[in-house]
Amino acid sequence: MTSNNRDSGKINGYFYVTTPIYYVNDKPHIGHAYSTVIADSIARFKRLSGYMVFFLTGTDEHGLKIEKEANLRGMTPKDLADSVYIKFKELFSELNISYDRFIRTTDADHIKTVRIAFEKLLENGDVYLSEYEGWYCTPCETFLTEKSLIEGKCPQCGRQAVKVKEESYFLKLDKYEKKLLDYISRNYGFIKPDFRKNEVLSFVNEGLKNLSISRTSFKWGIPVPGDDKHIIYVWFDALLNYLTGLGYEDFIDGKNPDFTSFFKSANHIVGKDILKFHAVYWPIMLFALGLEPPKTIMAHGWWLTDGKKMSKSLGNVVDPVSLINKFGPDALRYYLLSEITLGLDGDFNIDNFVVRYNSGLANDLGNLVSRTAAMLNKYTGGMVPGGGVSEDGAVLKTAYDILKGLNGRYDDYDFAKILEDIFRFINTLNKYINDSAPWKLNMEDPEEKTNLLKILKTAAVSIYYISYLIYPFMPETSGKINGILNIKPFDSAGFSARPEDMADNCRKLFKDGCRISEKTEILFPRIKFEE
RNA sequence: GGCGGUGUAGCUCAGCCGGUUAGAGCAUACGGCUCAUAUCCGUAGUGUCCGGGGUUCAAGUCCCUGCACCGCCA
Repeated sequence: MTSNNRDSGKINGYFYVTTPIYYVNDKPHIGHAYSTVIADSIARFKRLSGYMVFFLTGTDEHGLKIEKEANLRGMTPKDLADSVYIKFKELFSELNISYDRFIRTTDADHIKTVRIAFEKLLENGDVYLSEYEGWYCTPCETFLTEKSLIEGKCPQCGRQAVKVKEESYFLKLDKYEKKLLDYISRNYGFIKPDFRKNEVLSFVNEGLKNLSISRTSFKWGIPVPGDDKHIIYVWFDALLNYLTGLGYEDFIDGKNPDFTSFFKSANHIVGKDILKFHAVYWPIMLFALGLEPPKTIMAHGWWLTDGKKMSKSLGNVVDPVSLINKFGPDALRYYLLSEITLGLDGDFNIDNFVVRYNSGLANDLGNLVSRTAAMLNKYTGGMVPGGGVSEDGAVLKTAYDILKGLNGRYDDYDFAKILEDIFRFINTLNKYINDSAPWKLNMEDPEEKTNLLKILKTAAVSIYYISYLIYPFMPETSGKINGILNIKPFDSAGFSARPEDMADNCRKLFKDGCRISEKTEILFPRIKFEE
C-alpha cells in the first residue's frame, strides 16, 4: 500500500494529505467515500509526480456517543469501535484507497501523542484548569452560550440543554486570536475554497472564547495525565491524529527528520461541517505546540440524495459498497469527483449516475479504447507502430495543453475541470478517428498505409496519455488500459512521471513500437436502465 | 438580527477586468459512418441572462432596490 519515491532518486518534494478520521458510531456512507477519494486522487497524482507522499486516514473512536451506543448494544466501546472500523477499512479496500496508514484514535501511539501534547500545553500555560458554569448539550458534547439557546434547547440538535457547573481544562484561544487572523490573511490558499475563508475570518473576528477541552461526565476517552477524572475532549484528541500519523513522538525525541517537511505540506481534506475545528482550533493547538499550521484546509461540500440531506430517518443514505459491487470502484470515483465542483454540495441521483456512466465511461472512453484496440488487431496484427511513424500534431497538442495546466488544477482541487478536459480530449480523439476513417484505407497502397499507421499510432499514444490523466481518479481503469497496451501500470514500483515528463516518456516508450494484448476487455459494460 | 453568496437553455452549470449574432455537457429531433460496448461524428434548436430602476456610446457583466433560495455567525 505504502509508496513513496525516496528510493527512486527523483524526489520532487514532500506531500502530506489526510482525510477526516471517521466517527465509528455508524457504518460508512457515500460522504465518507467522497472525502477519501479526494485525498486518494491527489495522493496518487503527487506520487506519480515524484513526491514523497504520506496519506493518512482512519477512525475517531472516543467520546460519549460511542460509549452510549456501546451500552445500548450491550458491548464495550472498544468492541463497538472494532466492529465498525473494519467496515471503513473494507470500503477503502474496495475503493482502491492507497493510504499509507489507517490510524485509530485507540492506537497506543496516538494515545501517547495526545498525552504528550496535553502535558506540553499544560506546562507552557496554554492549557489551564478552571471552572465552567453554563449550558451544555450532552449529545453534542458542546458548551453553549445562554444567548444561543432556542427556548432552552440546543441550537444544533434541538434537544434540551442542561445547566452545568464543573471543573474543566481550557485551551487559550484568545491568546492566539491575532496570530491566527494574521496567518489566515497572509497565507493564500490556507483555506479552500476561498468563500469559506471569509466565513472563518468573520467568525474569528468576532472574538474567540477559550475552549473547554476536557469532560468529566463519561469515561470513554483519553484521561488527562495526572488527573484521571477528566477525559480529554474528543476534538482535541481527534485533531492530534494528524501528528500521530507522522510520528510525532519520534519527532519530539529528535528521531524523525522528515516530520517537519511533511507537516509543512499538509493538506487536510474535510467536510464543510468541520471546517471550524480545522481552521480555528487546530492551528491554535499547533501554535501552542510550537508548530506551524498545515498548508491547506480543503473544505468540500456534502452529498445530498435527490435534493435532500441524507439521514437515517429518511432512509435515503446511499451505501457506497452496493454501488461498487454493481458498477465497480472507478465508476463511483468518477461520479463523485466529476459531479461536484470544488466546495459545493452535490446531489446523488441513481438515474443520473447511470446516465453519466453510460455516456462518459461506456460510450466515450470505453468504446474509444475498444475500437482502437480492435483496429490495431485487425490492421497491424496488434502492433502499435514505432519511431518511424509520427503522430498527428494537432491531436497531441490537445493532450499537451491539458498536461500544462495540470499542476495548477490539482493545487485548486479542481478535479471536475480536469475530468472535463480529459473527456473533451476523448471526444477529440473519437472525432479524429471518425474523420480520418482508417477502415477506408488500403494497406496495399503505400501512401494510404502510412496514413493508416499514423492514425493508429496517434490513437494508441493518445490513449496512453488518457490513461495517465485518469490514473489518479480511476486507477483500476488506467491499469486495465495499460494492460491492453501491454505497458506497465502507472503505480509500478519506481515509476514516476511529472506531467512535463510525459512527452519524453512516450517517445521512449513507443520508440520500438509495442504489441498490444490480443483480447481486449470491455472497460465499462453498458448499463440497461431496467436493471 | 449581522455578514457573505447565489438566481443564465428541459436539467447541471461556464461566462475574467462591461464591448460583435449569450456558451458547454446531458436530455430531444434529424442526418452521416460502420473500426467499435446499437457505440462514434455532424446539424438543429429553444433562453424576458429573477423583477424594477439607474450609470454608460455600450450591461448577463457595474450601482441602487425588490423577490426567492443558500451558507456562516448570533
